[in-house]
Amino acid sequence: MPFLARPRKTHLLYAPFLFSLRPTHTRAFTKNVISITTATTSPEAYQNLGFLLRNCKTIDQLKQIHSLTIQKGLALDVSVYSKIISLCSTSRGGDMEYARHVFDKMLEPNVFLWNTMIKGYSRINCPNDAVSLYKEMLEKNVKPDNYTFPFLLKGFNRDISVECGKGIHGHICKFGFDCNEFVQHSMIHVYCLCGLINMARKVFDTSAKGDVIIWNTMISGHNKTGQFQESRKLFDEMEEKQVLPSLVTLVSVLSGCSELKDLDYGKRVHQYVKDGRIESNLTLNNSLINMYAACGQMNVALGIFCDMKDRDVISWTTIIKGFVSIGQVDQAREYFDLMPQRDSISWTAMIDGYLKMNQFKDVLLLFREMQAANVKPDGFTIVSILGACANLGALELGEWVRAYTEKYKIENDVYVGNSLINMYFKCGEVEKARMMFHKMPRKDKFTWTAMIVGLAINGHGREALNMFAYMLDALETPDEITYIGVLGACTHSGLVNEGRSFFISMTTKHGIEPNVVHYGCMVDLLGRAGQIKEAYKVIKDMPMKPNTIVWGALLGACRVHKDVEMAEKAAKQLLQLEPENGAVYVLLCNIYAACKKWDNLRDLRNIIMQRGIKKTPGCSLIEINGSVHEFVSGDKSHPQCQAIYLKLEEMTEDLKLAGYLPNTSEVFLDIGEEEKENAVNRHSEKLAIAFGLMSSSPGTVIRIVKNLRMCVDCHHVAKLLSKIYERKLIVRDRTRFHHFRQGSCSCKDYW
DNA sequence: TTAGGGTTAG
Repeated sequence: MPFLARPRKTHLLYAPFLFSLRPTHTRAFTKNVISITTATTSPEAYQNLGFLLRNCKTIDQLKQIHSLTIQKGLALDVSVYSKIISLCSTSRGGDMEYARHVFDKMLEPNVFLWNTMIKGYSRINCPNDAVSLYKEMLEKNVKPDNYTFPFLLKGFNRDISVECGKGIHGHICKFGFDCNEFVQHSMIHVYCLCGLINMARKVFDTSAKGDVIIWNTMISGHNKTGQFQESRKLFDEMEEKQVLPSLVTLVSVLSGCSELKDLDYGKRVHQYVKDGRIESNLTLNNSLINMYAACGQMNVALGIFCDMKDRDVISWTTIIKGFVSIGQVDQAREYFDLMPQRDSISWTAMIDGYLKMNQFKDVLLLFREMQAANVKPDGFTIVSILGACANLGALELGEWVRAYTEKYKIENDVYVGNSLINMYFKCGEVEKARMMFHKMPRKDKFTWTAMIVGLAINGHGREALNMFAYMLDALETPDEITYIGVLGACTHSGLVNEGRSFFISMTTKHGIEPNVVHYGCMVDLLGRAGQIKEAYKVIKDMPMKPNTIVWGALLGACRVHKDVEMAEKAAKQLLQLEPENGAVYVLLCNIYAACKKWDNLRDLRNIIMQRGIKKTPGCSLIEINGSVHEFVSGDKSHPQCQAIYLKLEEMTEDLKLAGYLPNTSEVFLDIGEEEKENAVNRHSEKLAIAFGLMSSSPGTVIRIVKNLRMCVDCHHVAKLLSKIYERKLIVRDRTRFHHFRQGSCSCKDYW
């Protein structure tokens, strides 16, 4: 600041400073500045200084006056220091370093100044500095007053609340401020921050509760910890005590209603607006839309949306989310296309809609549009995209997404990490999933569960169970889905006794009552191990009505172990639940064919024809150079169709040279043997393999995702091909992975 | 003190 070096030319150097003042102040300021520059330490100079300080509006003005007083050797009194410190601490462009500098020059700052400094640190979100200053204050025997604690606690974040919250509470009691309403309010805020909701509630319950803000804080605290019922109870209590809720109260309570999908209560809150007791604004209207949308009342939500004077991007996104939640993704898209502007949240809401409806290709298409629109994806978007990659088995794209998050420094939190683990497993990349897991700085229940499930479906049952043991060591609590993974690990590796004992311990050790899916796992476990009667007994004894998963598991076991009698029982039950389920007929046909029950097969085929039952077409996906190609059985729609069929012929020749005989035992069409061979030969996974072989360089892994179970013939062919062409083939079918290498499969032919 | 988005199975 050159003017400090040349004080005599003050009138010129101060020019920019003077221009920044409002016109009404200009004359007085000019006069006073000049009088300071000309006078010495006369009483008049001090008077002028007081005037200047009272009227200065910005930190810059203040600093200039301060430097001037130093120049002139004016001794400052406490009121001047106070003015400097409070302006630096509390104004918008404040300067805490400057405030601290001045503060440290003071011999015995009073409690007001300590408080002001603490308030300043809280305002700039430096709670650690505020706490050290508070400690310093105590060391210098300055007693805190009723302002100290609210100022101190206002700036607390979660970390420091956990670290010092309780200690500060002790001080509050010691200094006798535990009954001060403002202090109580701050305490509730801090306890809510660190999740100690019961402590917050204790403070709240002893407070006078006269002010609506304290109610709002408590309701918001309950919301943050997911205790929405408690929020509603408090709202009831407010009505009883005739405390008029504010707009904020209604927004918070509505948020709870949305979570609980409690339409009746939501309507009661809405009544406050309808009766004119609370005047609505944009936020409240958005909350109302969200509540009605969450409760599936899209017509009401749209009614409010249409009546609103102003709508923002949140209003639009809430409508989109509403349609997505009731599965009307096309309606959601209509509104999405109409939006005047979209941010990353709106894009993600729409992308997520496609993901929830299993429209994975639309997910990727919309993601490309999002990039073309120059909207930067964030962690939430990445999670959705990785979900689509996982479902499509699109490893290349998944890898690209990972590189993208690293390059653009998208927050790589536990959600993104979990999604990456899941994506790698669903693409059969076990090693990369493991690496991801070890790299994650924070792991949660979902991380462990993703590992257990992923290892299990990829055939590493033992490792999955070890992972479960580590999870318990890490004091992470398993949930019902973790146990589905654990039981699946036992099933896929044939660990029957372990499975039985886990089924018992999930209740005895973790209080998780098995649901219908867990019973399905047990039926699968026992059935695949050949204990079909025991499996049937599980179904008979289970406390709920068995569903299609349970009977389907039994039917699958009957196929593996060729148990016609039990298969018929299971199929009958399945068809009662889902008369149009083509897969059941197919499986039963497979079993009749495999057991050479030709009469039964013929009868069943007739029934299929009469009822017009359609089989779900087999469909295989393969990703080549970042594009996903889809094949159905006998597909001729691919642009490179001719070359694919040529490759298929070449493949068949090579297979026959290696001693391959087609296995048509699972073909139940009423056609000749040659046609059966033809049909088997055109299964979707064989077309995908042929395409993979011709489109990728030697030695690369071929990955395929199939919607149905692999047939015996395709499984056999894949094993042979892995040896003939020295290629690793990974096929993900409906329930598990097959890693084909050197002529054998990771499933040990047990699927 | 307030409104819109994400992870595990079948």
